[in-house]
This record gives sequence, C-alpha cells and structure tokens, in this order.
Amino acid sequence: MDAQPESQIVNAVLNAISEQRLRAGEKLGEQMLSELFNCNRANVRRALASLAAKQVVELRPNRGAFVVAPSAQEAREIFQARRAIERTIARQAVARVSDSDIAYLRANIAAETEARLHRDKPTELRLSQQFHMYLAQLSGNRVLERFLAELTMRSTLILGMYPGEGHSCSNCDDHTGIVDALMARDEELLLRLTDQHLRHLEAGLNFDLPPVSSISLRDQLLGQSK
Amino acid sequence: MDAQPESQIVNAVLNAISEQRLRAGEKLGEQMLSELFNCNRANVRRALASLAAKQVVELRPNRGAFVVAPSAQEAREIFQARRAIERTIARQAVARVSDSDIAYLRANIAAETEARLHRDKPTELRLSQQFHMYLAQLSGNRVLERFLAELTMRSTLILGMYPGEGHSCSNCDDHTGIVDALMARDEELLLRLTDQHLRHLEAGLNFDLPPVSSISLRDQLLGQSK
DNA sequence: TTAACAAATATTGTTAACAAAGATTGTTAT
DNA sequence: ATAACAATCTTTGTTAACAATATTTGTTAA
Repeated sequence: MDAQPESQIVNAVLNAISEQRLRAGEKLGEQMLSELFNCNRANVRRALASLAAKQVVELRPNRGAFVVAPSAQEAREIFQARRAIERTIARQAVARVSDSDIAYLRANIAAETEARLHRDKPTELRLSQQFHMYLAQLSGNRVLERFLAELTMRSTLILGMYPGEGHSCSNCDDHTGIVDALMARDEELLLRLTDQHLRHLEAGLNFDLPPVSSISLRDQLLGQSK
Repeated sequence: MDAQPESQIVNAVLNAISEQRLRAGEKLGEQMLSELFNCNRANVRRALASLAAKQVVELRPNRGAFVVAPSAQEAREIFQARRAIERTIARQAVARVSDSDIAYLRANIAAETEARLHRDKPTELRLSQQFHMYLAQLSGNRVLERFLAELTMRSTLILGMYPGEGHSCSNCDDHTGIVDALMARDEELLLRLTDQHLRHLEAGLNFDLPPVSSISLRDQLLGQSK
C-alpha cells in the first residue's frame, strides 16, 4: 500500500466526495486530518494544497480548507468542458475499444442498476463516475483523463448541491446506448449520445431555491428528513 | 501589487517559461528561490507544489523540483487536448466577439510580426500564447481557460525541446485567418482554421535526435553554437 | 430575551533547528 | 589514467515551538 500520508489523505477525500459522504462547503481542518491519518500538519497542508490544485477544495486565507461549492455558472462551464473533452475521448475510445472493454462496461452498468435498486446512492454515483473514467483511460490520452477526473469530481458535488428529479433512471439507459454505439463502432451515433447524455445530466439539475444550508448536521441530529 | 511570495514565485516561473528563459529539465532549487524572493522555504515549497499541480514542474522525492520535459507521446496528447478545448473555445468566442476584441487581436498579430522581424523570440512566443489565451477569456468559460493555460505553457516547453523549422512564419498567417473568420462570424471556417493551426504547430515539431543535453550550459561556456 | 462587547479557545500561518538523503569532491589502489 | 570507494558538502524532508488571526463562548446592559 501507499503509506505516504499525503496521497492517503488526497485519495480519502476524493473517494469521500465520489460517494457524497463529503458535501460541498464542508470544512477540512488541519488538526482533524493530522490526527485521523497520524501525520504532522506539514503533510496535511501538502495534501490540501494538492486538492486545491485539483479544484476540489478551496483554501481561504486564515480560514482553512473547504470543499468547493460550484455556482450555477461554474456548473454550466464544467458541463460544457465535459462535452468538449468527452467528445474527443469518445472518438479515441471507439478506435481502441476491445471486447473485454465492452464486457467491463456492461458489467459496470449492471452493477449501477443493481445499486439503484438497492437505493445505494454512494455506490451508484461511484460506478457512474467510473464508467466515464474508464472511457477516458481507454482513450489513451492521459491529459484528457486528468482533466476529466477533475470535472467528474466536481460534477458529483454539483449533483449533490442542485439535486433535481431522478436523472439516475436515465443514466444507465444512456450508458447502455453509449456502449452499444461503441460496440457497433458507430462514431457519429456515439458522439451524439455522449453529448446528449451530458446534456441530460445538466438538464436534470435544479438551480432554484436550495442555497445549501448545513444539511449534513441537520440530518445527523434530526434523522432523515424525508 | 501582490506581495505574496507564493504567487510571486509562481508568476515569475510561468513568465520565464513563456519566454523560454526557463527550459525543460532545469532545476528549481529551494534555497535559490527563497533567496531570490526573500522568503522562507515554506513559501517556496507551496509555490513549487502549485506549479507541480499545473503540471509545469515535476517534484522528484529527495531530489527537488524540475521544469517538466514532456515526451513525444505527451506532446501529442497535449496537442490533441488543445484541439478539443480550443474548438469549443472558438465556438463560444465567435458568438461573443466584439469589434474591440478584433482590434486587440489584430494588434497582437502585428506585434508578433514585429517581434519576429526583430528576431525577438521571447516576445514572439509570449504574444502567440497571449493570442490563444485571449480567445479563451473571450469564451467566458473559466474552466476551459484554466485548462488551456496549462496546455499552452507546456506547449512552449515542447517547442523549445523539439524545435523544427520555422513554424513561426506560418503562425501569424494562421492567426490572421482565424481573426478574419471570427470577424465574419463564420463558425465552420473558424473551427477548420483553428484545428489546422494546431496541427501545423504539431507538425512543425521534430521529435528525432535532440535528446535534450544541457544546452544552456554549453551555450554559456562555448558561445552561440550556430 | 436579545444585542453588543470582551475574554477565552481553537485554528491557521511562520519560523528555525534538526534529520535524512543525494550529489560532489578527493583519495587510493589497480 | 581510470574506477571504485570514502568523506564532505549541499539539498530536501520533518518536526516542534511560536505568532497571528478567526471563531466561539460568556457576560452585561438595554
């Protein structure tokens, strides 16, 4: 295992965000992290700086580190960037995809469907992100892969901040269509479906009303406020 | 002015790379930087971490910080990413460009032409980068703008590592064509020219032979080895 | 009871000293 | 003269103490 405290912290935070255990706006105190990972503050600060560079946390001077809370405008920019990047990723992927890749992707979709049936939102979110990142790996372009990693991470935060109705239902269907197009090597269709899928996600967001109160504490103290 | 030592160092390094005063592979020692900017090493290390996050320097454990030296493969990935991103930027820009923007861009091209006549390579490189970054700002998408800043910075390093014949001659012509298309609001033409321009740049690279020796020292000791 | 102020507490930022690792230089033996 | 080894020096990494800044808590007066 990687015992380096810095990457340990970074990975833990990224995983927590992927599964929405960490929400937008939450504070990441230095002492808390240094105690949690048994390391000194220097390591914690490096980790937080690294996360800040990935645009996942925001460093406010003399205040500390907070999970970023993208505005509606930023959210639109992020999805526009995703369309630009995933378009090129798709074009590369369709030229490189193998049968085993198709099998992996179908298994991923099945697992996500399963998770949705079990109301296991964290797993569902993680698998959906993995679907996109697998295609990014498949593209063979590490630069685009890194960019997309940043964007999917923030997309998850956005989904948590502006939750619309169940876009998750259409998610697996979209993914299925994408894999079908990949298998058929139909580039034109693939690009159209990829673009559409991202627009679906964005359209499902609800930017009205919820100005992000301290939801987590409320829930923890008062139980599920369904 | 921004007296924060950290951003001061970051900007100084980025500017130096933009004008090829700093070349790929060069070492950035902590003591040297802390003396140069009159600050303690903690600030230097934050700055280096920040530059590493921008993929502009590489942090080798127990060795220090070095300006990155992209491989041929990475260079191709970087230009592919640029095509993906600048395509979307161009589409946004054509919808938002104003007359004063056109004027600015034409002035930029004139200045770059002037710099080339004066054999002022640093200025030429900086202006060419500014041209692309101005369009990025024009797009109104800060995410894409940040991504492109990273890519143009590394592109400059790549141009210094794999210098082909004078692609610079075609550079201003390409830019002129792009501005003309912008002014005419001809999106289709604009996208074609933008893509072509980036392919020109990439095609002008020479990946053979020069395995990057310590050129700077040679030149300094033996004079210009023309 | 609420609002404003003050004290106490906790958190972040800075600094310097020390430890560890790497690079360089000098020496010696073949 | 060259190669291997050893000592020295330089550079990076870690740690802890201290200073500066926010936040919280408590008190008092309206």
